[in-house]
Amino acid sequence: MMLISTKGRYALRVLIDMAEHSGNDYIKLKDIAERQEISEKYLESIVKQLVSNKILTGLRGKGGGYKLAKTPDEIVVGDVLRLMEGSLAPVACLEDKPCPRVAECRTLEFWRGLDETIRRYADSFTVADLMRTDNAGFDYII
Amino acid sequence: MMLISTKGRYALRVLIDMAEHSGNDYIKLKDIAERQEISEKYLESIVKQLVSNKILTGLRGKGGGYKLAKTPDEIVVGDVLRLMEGSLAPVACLEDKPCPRVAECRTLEFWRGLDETIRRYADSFTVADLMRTDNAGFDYII
DNA sequence: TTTTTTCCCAGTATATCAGTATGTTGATAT
DNA sequence: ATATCAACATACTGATATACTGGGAAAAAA
Repeated sequence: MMLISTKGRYALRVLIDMAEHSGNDYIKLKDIAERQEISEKYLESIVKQLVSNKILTGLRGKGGGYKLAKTPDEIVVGDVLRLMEGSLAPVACLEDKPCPRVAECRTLEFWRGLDETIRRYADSFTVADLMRTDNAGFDYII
Repeated sequence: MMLISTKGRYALRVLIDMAEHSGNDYIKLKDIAERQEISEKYLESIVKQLVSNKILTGLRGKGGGYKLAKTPDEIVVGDVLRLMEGSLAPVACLEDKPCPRVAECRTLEFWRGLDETIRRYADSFTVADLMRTDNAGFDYII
């Protein structure tokens, strides 16, 4: 199993791409799709969620496209991933299925800790951090 | 998506159950299945992998069952989860698909850091740690 | 040799992922 | 007005994985 699907990964790549190519103009999805080598049609479904969650704004027609609704340093990676994946919970028993064995469960605290660890890591980066090319700043928490 | 499926979760519960009920005898899967309220048939497939990886030993026939092949403090949770899940990699591009955009990828280091964070957490616990009932010791790394 | 319990192989329903296809709405330029 | 451009909307599809179930064979003990 995998925690993060293409939706989350592509969403981040789109946001970074837009941040790197941001002027005053709207950016066409077609251009992003070409640069990132991702199907434009598939990106539509991803970008749609980013728009409805006020991370991007869209404009139709000629000269239209998408624009960041926030500055890159205001976009928290954890927020983007939770939005795209629905949740970053590493196990089902932390969300959809509150299992009935909670009282006797020896593993629950372990999962809570894992969840918290992931959350802290993902929330400690913004899109601005990901734009860095020198690969510094990614020292995970010791 | 979810990082850990029932295979990983059930495997841990089986190991903790066995550690808590361990004497000199082999423990029947039927008993574990009843205590844990998990289908015995499904547990078979899980336990099979634990046996072939020397975490458990099995014995057939009357008086048979399963036994821990190591002491609980020798069984690292991360090892069990990696075994059952195949991998704990949070994204596909860290394993099956070494993506061709590595050189230009702005997100790769972020994923590496997440992977490492998860690995460190999971490897910092043993089955013996999970047996504790006081819920202490699960302070995730600050 | 019968019972017990692990071991082995195969199949199945459901869901999710990753993507495609077809069209509609709205903004701008001519 | 109307043609064009690009976002927006809906529906569908193939592949894969999860979470099981079922039937039986092998081995160990009574």
